Amino acid sequence: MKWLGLNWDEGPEVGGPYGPYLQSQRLEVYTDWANTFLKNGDAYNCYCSTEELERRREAQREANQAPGYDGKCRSLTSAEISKYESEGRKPVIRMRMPDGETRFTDLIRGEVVFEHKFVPDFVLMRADGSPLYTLAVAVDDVLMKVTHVLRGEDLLSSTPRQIRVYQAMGVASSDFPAFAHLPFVMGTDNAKLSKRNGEVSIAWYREEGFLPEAICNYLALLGWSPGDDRENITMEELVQLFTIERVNSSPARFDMKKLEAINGDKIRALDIEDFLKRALPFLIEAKVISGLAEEIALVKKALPIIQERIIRLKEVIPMLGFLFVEQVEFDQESATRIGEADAQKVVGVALDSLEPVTDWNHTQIESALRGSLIDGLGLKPRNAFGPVRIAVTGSHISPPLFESMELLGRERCLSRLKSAIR
RNA sequence: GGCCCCGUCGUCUAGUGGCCUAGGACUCUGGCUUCUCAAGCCAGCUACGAGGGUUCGAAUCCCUUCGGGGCUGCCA
Repeated sequence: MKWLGLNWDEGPEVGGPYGPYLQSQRLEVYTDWANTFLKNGDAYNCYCSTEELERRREAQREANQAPGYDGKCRSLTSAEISKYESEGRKPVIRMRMPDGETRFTDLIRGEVVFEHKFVPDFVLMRADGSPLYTLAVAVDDVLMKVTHVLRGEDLLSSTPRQIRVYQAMGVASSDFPAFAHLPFVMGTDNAKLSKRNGEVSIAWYREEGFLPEAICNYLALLGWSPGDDRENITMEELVQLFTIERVNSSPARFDMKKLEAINGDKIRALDIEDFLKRALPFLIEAKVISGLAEEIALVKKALPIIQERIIRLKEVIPMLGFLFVEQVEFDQESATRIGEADAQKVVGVALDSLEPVTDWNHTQIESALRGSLIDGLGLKPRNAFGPVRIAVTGSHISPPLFESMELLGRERCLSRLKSAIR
């Protein structure tokens, strides 16, 4: 979250007036409230064993009834209780759902109603005395004065239980937090995005070279839109423009292509200093450079010519690699091409025309090559510069040739042309 | 099974009764430009799940239906 630029202004690490913020440090609070509910009759001890519950649920299913706690222990006599106790049973604390219904307004779905006959009594405390999520979140909401509960739509149906706890705590409905249940982000195969489905580890995105602001921008657009046609949105604008009300209620599908498009846009929008700062770790990590000042200076000069050519930061590695190797290695296709007779001839002529060039800049290089290859040999630019590109950069795909040659330097260019000739 | 949520181009979306013969973006296809690859520019393909209503008029309101998803735990 920090890497994404997402911060919280209250909670673990930063503190705040309603701590402690770690659930493990609040166990006593939950226990106290559970006991209060017990005392007030909002909750009761349930002695049913897991096996018994399982059996009854199964029976309900077979009878085609809604499975759920049947309320067996709702009103136990003291005789029954002591019987269970003498058997050594440890009770869980279960919340009593009264008759009626729970009605609330979800900020993005509107009014939602749940009839309580479909909301069985639920467990607040395990037999070992540890609290359940349902208890803990609700208690924390109230005690920490939470104003908005924004979460995945899978929690929608647990909201009545949460509200039940608020009520048992004596909170007026006007003081309940506002609820908004966000739609899921699905993978391309129509299943909820998860560990087994798609690249969900945020570390993967960082290693690939996605910019945090690009990810935030893209994610914001999944299920939300500013209302007009703008899509390239900065973090600041996002904070400014975002409203829960404009969040869509339907699930969205994750689209890597769109993320890449946005990432490319964000990369192109970087100023060189910033671009350099972000690209360097990739080059160092890949051992393209070791981090020397002169290497960094060369990278900085090279960045402008590759900025609009990469989608992910990681691509600076193959793009700039040719600048930092003693000798280029040809990939298969390039090796084949450079070996052809025509190509060999081109390289030879190029070398001859380049040798007299002493003022080694891309303008001079270009005019020398155009003079010898285009005018001299009558070649099409494509056929003329292709072999030179391969000889110099090692690949038929590279940054702009003349600029690349300028950056590489005269000596290295000439020697690479020489060694390309068989 | 029951309850709940959701349903506009392939994808993300705009759209809240007439401005919609449905707009934008990404993808895809074709073209221009061009030293490769990109970027940029232009053009094109493609959508209101279906069926009924309501209305002078519906993507927008109502009903039904189909489809997708979630929940149905001493998980969160």
